[in-house]
Amino acid sequence: MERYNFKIVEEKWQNQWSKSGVFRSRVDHSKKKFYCLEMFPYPSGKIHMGHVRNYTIGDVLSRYKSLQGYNVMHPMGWDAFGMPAENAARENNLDPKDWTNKNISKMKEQLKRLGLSIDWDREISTCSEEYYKHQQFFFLELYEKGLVYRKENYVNWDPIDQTVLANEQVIDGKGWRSGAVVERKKLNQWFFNISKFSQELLSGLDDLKQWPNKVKIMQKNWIGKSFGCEISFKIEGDLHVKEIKCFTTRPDTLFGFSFLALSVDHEISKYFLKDKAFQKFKTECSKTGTTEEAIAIGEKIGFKTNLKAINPLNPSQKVPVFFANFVLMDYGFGAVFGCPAHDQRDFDFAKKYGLDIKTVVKPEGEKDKFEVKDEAYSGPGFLINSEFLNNLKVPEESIIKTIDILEERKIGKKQINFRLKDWGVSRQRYWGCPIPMAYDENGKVIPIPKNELPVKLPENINLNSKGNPLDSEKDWKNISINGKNYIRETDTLDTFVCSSWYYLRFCSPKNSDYGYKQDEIDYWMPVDQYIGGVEHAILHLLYSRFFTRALGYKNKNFKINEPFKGLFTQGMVCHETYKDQNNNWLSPDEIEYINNQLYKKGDPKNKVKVGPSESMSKSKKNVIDPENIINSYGADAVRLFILSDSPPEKDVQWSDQGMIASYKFLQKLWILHNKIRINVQKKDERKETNDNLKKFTNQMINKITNNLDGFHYNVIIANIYETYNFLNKEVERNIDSETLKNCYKKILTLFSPAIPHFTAECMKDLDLDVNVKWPKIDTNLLEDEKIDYVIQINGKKRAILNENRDMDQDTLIKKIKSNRLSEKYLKDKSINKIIFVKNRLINLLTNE
RNA sequence: GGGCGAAUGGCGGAACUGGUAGACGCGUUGGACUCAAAAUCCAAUAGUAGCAAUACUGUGAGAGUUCGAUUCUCUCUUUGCCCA
Repeated sequence: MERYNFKIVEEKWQNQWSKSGVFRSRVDHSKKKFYCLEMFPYPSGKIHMGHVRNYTIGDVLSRYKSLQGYNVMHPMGWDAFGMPAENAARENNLDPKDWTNKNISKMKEQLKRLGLSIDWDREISTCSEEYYKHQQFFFLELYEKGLVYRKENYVNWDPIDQTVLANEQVIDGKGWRSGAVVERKKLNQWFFNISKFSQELLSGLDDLKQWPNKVKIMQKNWIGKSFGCEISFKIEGDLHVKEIKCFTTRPDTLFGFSFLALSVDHEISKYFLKDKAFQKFKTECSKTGTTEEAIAIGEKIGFKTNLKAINPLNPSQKVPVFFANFVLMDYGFGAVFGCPAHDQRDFDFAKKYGLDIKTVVKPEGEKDKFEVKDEAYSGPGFLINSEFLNNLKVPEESIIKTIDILEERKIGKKQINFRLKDWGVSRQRYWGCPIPMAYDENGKVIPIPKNELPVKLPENINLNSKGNPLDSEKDWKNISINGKNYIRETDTLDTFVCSSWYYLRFCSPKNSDYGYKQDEIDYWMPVDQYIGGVEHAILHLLYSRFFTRALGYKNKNFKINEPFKGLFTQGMVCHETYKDQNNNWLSPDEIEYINNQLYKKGDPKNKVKVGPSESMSKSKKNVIDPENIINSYGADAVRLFILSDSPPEKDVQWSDQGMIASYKFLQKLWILHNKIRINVQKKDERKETNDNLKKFTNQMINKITNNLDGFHYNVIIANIYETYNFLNKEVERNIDSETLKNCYKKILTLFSPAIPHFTAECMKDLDLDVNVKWPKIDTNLLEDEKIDYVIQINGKKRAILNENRDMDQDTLIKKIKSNRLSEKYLKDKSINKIIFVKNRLINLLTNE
């Protein structure tokens, strides 16, 4: 017998699958469809272990669903626009397109070597004209529907990348890629009106039964619906300002009012433009980022005006009006009322500027004289010091009651506010989808006529110019439409736009006149199972949900609301981190063991410090290259390992020993296969039927099917090992060849989603029909006729009796009494109570 | 600060709607094979006591519900993620 040669076997089957086109998918109304999608990769040049895990999980599912008879679509493509290509191209003097396409072909080779059941005929790349042409078309359609607009807005400006960042791309006040401290800057930007769908996007979450709860909660918080009230404050002072509106979720604390805070961009700031002190203050404010986090952490500073605001519920009270850095123009009306006693931010501000702190809520059980001292109290309780509002329960009664009164007196009105803001999609970069717009000499916007699409990216451009390279492309920028001169929009679209509709494009990847074909998306959509990293829980998924709705807006033919019916978020692949004595990161192949101590390779004095296991990342060098691993152990072994060690939704630790164990297991399985083949072929000698094997196989079908359905893929690998252990013993016994062959065929089918090359080879070796179906469970065989009954005495397990199924209580007790158990535990005792669970256990409670 | 999770042997992890805790893998130990090693195979492997049968303890800590709790409830500790 030859050793199992994965190199030959895997290459052979990959070629065969590719030639026969088994993974090609077609619309077929006679079959139930299953659309399995994994988040498509960015073509960085190499696949990493995260991809291996993501795509293995998706592949197991796709293959399982195919075997169950579904018409499976399992496509793959490339999220191909974005900064890295532009940076790499600039550094190495290349064309971003060439760099990207080269990476794509390399990564495609690597993915193919994993043996994924992908329909490569549907491959798409977002940087191809064939793709972005339709995206520009959609952009114009959304523009026509009024879902796209342009406005001047403060943005997070990354001074190194010279581009605008979305709030979520700012981490700890720094750019997510460059690490530069983010500045505030005012720019004209294109926006998608995602906030128009705030309520729908929120309510839609309830229908997503197959989404992880945590993702739904994250989205819910992100959308941030709050219920509150709009209040008008009368203003006194020497300016022509009579009234300021503000939004609050806590109108019930109005009697604790002690200042009014305005955004520096509030419309009344126009009266202060000549004030140097105000200008200085405004510059100071622009140094704080625009994220909620930056504002929360940063110091709260204010600029006091001479204005006074009048408390609408208590007109004798007049409080100062400030400009403050923690108030943003796009929240509410750019104005908030401050109640220091019950909001920590207001509290800090009041302390700093010596403002009143009046307690108006007391916690339950406190006296009416309760006073807030060292920190604000924002919990529940009862209103105090609030005249006619006193004793209302906070927050259940107090807020609604106050709003009622405000409405009655025409001072305020009920309002719902969302935290979700419109999506700024302009990026000052070259390598993205051009925005199909232009401006005339007066700056008036005109859409590029649809028949002139695509607006192609210019080629051979100078990437070394400062800011957006497209700005310096005069020939490309200056255009004429109907004989009139225009200047093109030079911003390109955020790459999140590309990934917001790619799942539709997969349904009709070659359709040239529109982004999708109606009948094809009607068949394939929604995606039945979407699989990817939890890091996209908010943005990508929310944007996709929005885009689907935006396409369906004012479009009766478009029937989909939610693009992803099922969502699965897989964990990361982690590895220990290593540092040498000089605190330089070391990669796993730069270290070696000498006498159980870790040293830097070739440097026996340099002891290695082992750090915690973290997500594999280039910066920490704790990366294992999948290509090397596939070369050494083969795709099936890698798949087996990456599935085996942790539940797919949790992080998994890379382990060399675990990897080797998976490899060795396949070798053992091959030896077993050969034993089985010999037994199957010796048709004459083995006559005895073997119920053990039949029963075991049947139970395994049940287990593996359930575990697949529940995404417990690590348990499936354990089931595979269990099956091996059983078969390896059982094959030594007499099994008639027919039973063996039938059971083994089923077992190989059960194994095949995880280790497809190996099982295909085994089936071929036994001349089994390749067109197998997922085996059915024989419920008659599922239940053993003998059961292990747990015998408890006073709640403690004392024995296990293997007896017939469906035994009644009395018979079981008779058995116990005839057993030596009785002598030991029941002698001289009377049984007071019996708990009997059929086919499971009996618990005898005695006096004592 | 708020929200959502998690905590089980030396390690990763199993355990169906409350019913045999530790499946499966790694590691470790002992043995076989070998001149020897690697590889492979066999066996043991939660802790404590015991030659052993066995007994007791044990799923982060403490309480509660129950005949029975890893599973349900409450409090606490540690920890992860998201938001602030």
